[in-house]
Amino acid sequence: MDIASKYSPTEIEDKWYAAWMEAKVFKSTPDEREPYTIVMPPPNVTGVLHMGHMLNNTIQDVLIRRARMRGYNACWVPGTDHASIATEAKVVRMLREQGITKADLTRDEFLKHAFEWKDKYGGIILKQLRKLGASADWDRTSFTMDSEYSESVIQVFCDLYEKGHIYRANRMVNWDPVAKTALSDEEVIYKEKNSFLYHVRYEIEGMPGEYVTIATTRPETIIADTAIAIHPEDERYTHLHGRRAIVPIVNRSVPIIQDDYVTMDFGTGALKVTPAHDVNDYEIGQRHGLEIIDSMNDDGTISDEMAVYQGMDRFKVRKQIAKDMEASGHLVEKEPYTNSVGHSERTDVVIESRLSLQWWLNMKNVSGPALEAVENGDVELIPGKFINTYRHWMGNVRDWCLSRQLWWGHRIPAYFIDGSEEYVVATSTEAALEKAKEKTGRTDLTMANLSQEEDVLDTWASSWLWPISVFNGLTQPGNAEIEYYYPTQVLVTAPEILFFWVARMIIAGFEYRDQRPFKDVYLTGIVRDKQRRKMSKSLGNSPDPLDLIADYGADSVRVGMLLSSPAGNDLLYDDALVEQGRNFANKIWNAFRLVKGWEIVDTEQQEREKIAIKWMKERIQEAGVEVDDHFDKYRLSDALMSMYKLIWDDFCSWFLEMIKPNYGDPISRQTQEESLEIFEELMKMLHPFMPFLTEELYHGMKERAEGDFICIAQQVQTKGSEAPILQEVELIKEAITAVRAFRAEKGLSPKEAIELYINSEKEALFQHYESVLVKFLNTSKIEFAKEQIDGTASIRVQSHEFYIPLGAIDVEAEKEKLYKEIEYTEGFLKIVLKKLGNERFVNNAPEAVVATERKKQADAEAKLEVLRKSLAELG
RNA sequence: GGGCUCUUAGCUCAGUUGGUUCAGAGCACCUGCCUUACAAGCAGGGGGUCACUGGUUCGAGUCCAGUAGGGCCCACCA
Repeated sequence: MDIASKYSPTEIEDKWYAAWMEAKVFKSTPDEREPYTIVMPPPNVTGVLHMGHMLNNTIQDVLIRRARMRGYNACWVPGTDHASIATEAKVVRMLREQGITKADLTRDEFLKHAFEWKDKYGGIILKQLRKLGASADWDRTSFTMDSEYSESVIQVFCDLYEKGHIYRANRMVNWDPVAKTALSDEEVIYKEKNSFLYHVRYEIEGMPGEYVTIATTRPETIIADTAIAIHPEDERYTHLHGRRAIVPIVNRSVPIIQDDYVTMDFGTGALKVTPAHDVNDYEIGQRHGLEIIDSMNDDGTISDEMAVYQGMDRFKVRKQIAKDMEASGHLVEKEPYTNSVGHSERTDVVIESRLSLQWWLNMKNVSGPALEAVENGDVELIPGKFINTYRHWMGNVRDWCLSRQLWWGHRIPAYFIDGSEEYVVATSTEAALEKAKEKTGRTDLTMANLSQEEDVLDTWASSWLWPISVFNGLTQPGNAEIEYYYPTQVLVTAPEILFFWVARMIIAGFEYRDQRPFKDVYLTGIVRDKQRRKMSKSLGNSPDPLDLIADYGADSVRVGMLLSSPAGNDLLYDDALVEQGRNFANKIWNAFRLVKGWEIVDTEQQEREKIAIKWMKERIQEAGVEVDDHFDKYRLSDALMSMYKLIWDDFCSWFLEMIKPNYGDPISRQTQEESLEIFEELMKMLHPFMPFLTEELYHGMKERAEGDFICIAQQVQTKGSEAPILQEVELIKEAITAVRAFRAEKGLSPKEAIELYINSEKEALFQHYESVLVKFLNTSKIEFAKEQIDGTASIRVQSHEFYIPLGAIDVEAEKEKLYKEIEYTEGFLKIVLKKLGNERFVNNAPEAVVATERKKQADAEAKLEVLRKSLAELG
């Protein structure tokens, strides 16, 4: 047989993925088996695969493949999110490049462009996931703007409105002046920025030459000031009570008010109040009935209504007004200052607080069961530390701004009557008309009297239904699929969207199914580079996942990602990890070459072959339960590492070496067959991690029936093992290692045969494993002895001694070694004796602990005796 | 500012209820080997005051308090 000495993944991966698709092995339909369902967090429809997706989807694929091989009906539902603001921003940019501005288009024209874009680029990411080996049921691919999905989103909006949870209100919102839309609190990212604290003096009306000085980071909003606020108990300003001040530049007279919101020891203790442009100022304004002057347009430029700076950008105005006020003598000081400034998550532009009319969901009304579910473990967060964060957020949850001033998304199903502020909410225009007639008592109303709300819903107001709507659980309640697949098993996602998405899915789950949407939530870490920087396009520190797969193979990349990513911990990506994965793949590949390359002969099995097979089978039992345990706790890195060591160390380094015939010799048919069975079992255990390589080898081992794939083969449930052979072989391995170390130390070539004498109370045991010792140690003779033979060096393993003849022994060096060991053992014994001499220890510690200490004492004393005897023999 | 969390080998991390020689793993490193499965490999080896200080206990990497330094979340300071 001719097999290349290096594993080359590319063709093999394409071949098997195509075969799996052809055979529809990932397809799931409800049946009598227990379901294991995962809904894939839908990436943005126009997104491209990045390292975060790789980690996320690798984890999901490992879990789903394992479930599939353990008797579950595994169903992994893929799909994409319409991602309203992100996608709309992309489409706007694309149109601008074509010389088209959004403002010139009608809503319908814009949507036409958007859908064309979506059809062209949408879903690329899902195709990329196949390269990774993702075993999703692609026939189930969903999109949050599919017609039935959209129906469910509208249905839910109407229902929540009917229940009184949704309201429309004029409130301060986070405004994105580039996307020209409101954002939810969660979409605002605060960043530390170096700026200035401007100290500005306002003249007191009727007291020429008297000033009050305020401090602000946003001088451009001065033109919209409608008051100065001071603390009622601030003695510095008592003389200003009841006075008015003149706003610089615009010369407006505004009241000086007292409010205990003001912090006396910040800045100057006097605060300018701009109710239209700051949340806190707005609240002060409400308390004092202040005028609200909105000085800005929706794009962050100064409104034409204002007397100055019309049409100028807010940041230009900041510089200009500072200059102007310096010229007019109002600017007292410009102090460097660091503060945190809100930025739009999507466009990264500085957020403007702005008063506007939006749709809100009362979160307190609906979030109760979702908080409780996580508190009582009905929904389990992994790692558990996120429970605290979750509890804190849910306990202080604020109302959710649902509306976005965009076109790409689900249009809010509210209909205004005759252009007034009076409206009805309904799932269809027909239903809306009926409601409108009812509400107004006017039977003559027609569609022409109704105009639908222009705003669309926040993306998360559709994706929060994902686990339900991918099974049409809202539009067709009680259908077979939703009843079978829901609730799902586990959600794998990033902690950064715990509130955006996870919490809201739990809320929706209880509101609409009265059930959790998933049992477990596995929160992955963030993929960072070696310097712990987050991987990002702008830093250019993120490798292209597809290039990685092309260079190393998907299996290697999967292993690389999983090797260092315990749940909740960041993954510090390094090519070295993927190289380790590749090396592992190659190791397995070569083990396969070895086993398949032997010449076969029909002879009796040799003793060492029998031992090897028996031992390896027990090892698999033992390691299998360890792997199961890791999986139960979602410790995927540990599970993989257990497999890595089982294959590399136990299977390759010990098992294969034990059965390997001497060069040129054939192997017994039975041994080869049994080795292949063991190999196959290992490949099944490994398959969820390395699907392609294991599939290839599964078919390389023997002819398989059509439709027989390892990915749908069933793993044997391991039961653990405490067979004596495990401990016995451990002892033999220890002895072999000790002798090898001795040879290495003495510079003895492995080619040079040695004689070996064993002095042990367990002669029978060593006799039984003699063939193994011979195989590993290249011995010309093995005999038993009762005491050290002249002219030999001795090696101790536990209570057993091995003597190896040497031409010339360095007596002094041997003595030195013995001294050191005696010294160490004496020290050890001293500590043990001290413990045992302590009455309180003997009286208080559990018997078992005391017993082990006594055993330690006995062992150490026995060992010392042997060591001293050896020393004496050396003279 | 409030809450949570972390600090163990050069790096990334395990270490379950305090108790076996408990101080571990993988990688990296060092030494020797191109031994016909694999140099993407084999064999062997070195390496840690468990952040610091104190306490509880017969016994602390593990429990408690404080200190120092990271990280995360929330609120947000004009």
